[in-house]
Amino acid sequence: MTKTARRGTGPRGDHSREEFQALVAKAAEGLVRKEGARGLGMRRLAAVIGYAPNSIYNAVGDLDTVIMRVNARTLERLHDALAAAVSGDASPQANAESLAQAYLGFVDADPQVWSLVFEHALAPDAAFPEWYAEALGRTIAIVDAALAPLIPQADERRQAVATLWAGLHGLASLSTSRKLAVLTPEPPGDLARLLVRRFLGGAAAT
Amino acid sequence: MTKTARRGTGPRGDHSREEFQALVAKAAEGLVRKEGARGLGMRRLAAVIGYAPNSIYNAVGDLDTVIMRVNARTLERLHDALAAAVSGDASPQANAESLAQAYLGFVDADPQVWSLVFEHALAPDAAFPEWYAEALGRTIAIVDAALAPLIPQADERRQAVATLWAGLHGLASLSTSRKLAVLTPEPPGDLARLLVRRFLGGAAAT
DNA sequence: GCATGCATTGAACGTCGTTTAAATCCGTGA
DNA sequence: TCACGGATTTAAACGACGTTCAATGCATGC
Repeated sequence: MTKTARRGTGPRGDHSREEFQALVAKAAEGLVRKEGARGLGMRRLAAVIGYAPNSIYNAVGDLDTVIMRVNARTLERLHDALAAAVSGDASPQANAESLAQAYLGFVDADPQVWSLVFEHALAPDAAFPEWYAEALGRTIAIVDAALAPLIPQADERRQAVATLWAGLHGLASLSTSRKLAVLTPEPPGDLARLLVRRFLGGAAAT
Repeated sequence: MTKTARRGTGPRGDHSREEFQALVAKAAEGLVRKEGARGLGMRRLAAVIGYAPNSIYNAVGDLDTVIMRVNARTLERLHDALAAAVSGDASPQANAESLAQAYLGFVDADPQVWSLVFEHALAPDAAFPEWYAEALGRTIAIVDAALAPLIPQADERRQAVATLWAGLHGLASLSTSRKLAVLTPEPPGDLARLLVRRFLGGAAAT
């Protein structure tokens, strides 16, 4: 069988470019979920979806780009989880606590994929991706809206939201890396409630 | 020239094993400081100190172990920085704010090396290193002592310290990964002050 | 003087991310 | 109808990486 090898059969299947990108992102996400960030590699990923590595380079980009796509998906899913946690009827404080619990519940349900968001450091010379900032902003906007009745001034509210967000991020980060359990036996949800209550307790501050 | 190559010349120089370990850790730290975590590799590190890679394996261990050594050094340095920030004469609130500023100042002065501490995820099956938990605990103890006059009950204080620590960690983490600047233009130190003031404002809480 | 242990080395092994060049298909315009 | 250009895919090559292996010589104890 010295037949010429099958190479370059043109577009395989009937998927569009965006469908292929989604396929790559979902496969990469599953790989991280099952084996952690170290299990995500270009060749592994290509093997999982049944394509050659260069097809991923062609449709998506290098491994950093793939990781950013997965992270964008994660932010989208977090956005949906947070959006489902707020209620127009509840008080701002109750909504804030509910958001915190939803956040930590999301992290607890998918710690490996979530960890990828902050474990991955993008190259310092590379510009911060526009769509990434937007996805982050859309998620933050939910928190901002929930706190609007409590802190009417936009500047002050933006600072409070950023600080609270960072606090939740810290709790989630230390929790997934097992550094929080070293400090205290309470689950991160309890500490998040403590954080929100104390932070929002005296609402008016400089 | 078919002379036998120079191989295995025995202990080179007059350094002890621990001195060599320190040499490796310092070189690795410098490499991370200059080029980030991605710049730290076994072969690069060996080339920097002028040895073959296997000498590092012999004296220290694999790359994960080297990274943990660097992180231990970082925690020690952070401990010293925090210890210098508290004053027996100042109020607990003032000490807490001073600690927060010292923490963020430390991170800002050495972001790449500090980032290595939380960017590096240890293998999930590996046990949490004893000495690592101890180094973390020793650093946390400074915060705990500073807050002791404000929150006398130990359990409640432990929770508060862990939550505040996580909040600072979150601010520093988002700041070094440029995700905080997307949310708000204030420097992380301002948000840390906001966090500490709001969190410690109403000291008695459940 | 000799054997044993240890630090050290170059080379090898397998894997990785990425690039290159070739091969094939598809849409389009003449 | 057919040629052609672009898009898609593939295998192979490239360089670098972490790690291991086998060899080698120095230092030390007997």
